[in-house]
Amino acid sequence: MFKDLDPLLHSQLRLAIMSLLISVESAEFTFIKEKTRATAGNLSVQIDKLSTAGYLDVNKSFKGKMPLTTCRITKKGIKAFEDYVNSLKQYINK
Amino acid sequence: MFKDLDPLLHSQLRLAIMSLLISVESAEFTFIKEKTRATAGNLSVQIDKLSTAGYLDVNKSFKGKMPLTTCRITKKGIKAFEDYVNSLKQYINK
DNA sequence: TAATTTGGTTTATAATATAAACTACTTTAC
DNA sequence: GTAAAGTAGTTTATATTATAAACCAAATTA
Repeated sequence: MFKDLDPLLHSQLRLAIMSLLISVESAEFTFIKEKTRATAGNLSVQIDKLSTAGYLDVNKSFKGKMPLTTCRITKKGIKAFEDYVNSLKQYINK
Repeated sequence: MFKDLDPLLHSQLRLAIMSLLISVESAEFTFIKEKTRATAGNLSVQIDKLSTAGYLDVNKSFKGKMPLTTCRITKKGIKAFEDYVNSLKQYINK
């Protein structure tokens, strides 16, 4: 009846991160932070989880002299997001 | 940008419970248990939370000599579910 | 009458989310 | 040049949540 929802995506912040990244080529940590209004600490942890799962590629470099973290959704991430959305539809389409 | 998702509904089991109840007049504990494949303990706790929030009316009676718990979604619950679905759309419609 | 089943609730534990504290710098103000 | 404030994060401690295990009370079956 109800398909399981990927627990990694069934989290407001992680879902928002994925939702942002699915429609852009890549995004900076600070951009995601602004859009999601998450604290840096929370965002750092959640990005790390998505990255560990292979849903995101995270690139750490420098913009001038300041650290710059850039995120990009992976193929696996896109697939997981799409699967999640499809599963979710069972719950919300009466 | 991203509207907050009602944390009470943003839980796989509680969402499944609400999803079931929104399309029926009422449902028995055991019916919900079968459909959601939840353990009785977990289901008991989650129904209680939804009930405490005023999203569900829970009626305890007896069918013959066995206890019978029946659940019904409230107006408040329907509103909360609809709001949740609308908020969620921001996350899943690219 | 002893085991098993039904229909739950309570409670203990594992998992998760979050904020607070911290690190490592850079920029600005004095 | 050095103190204060800002930027861009990470780490860690704590609060919240989800879940399963243990339990209870009664009924049914062997």
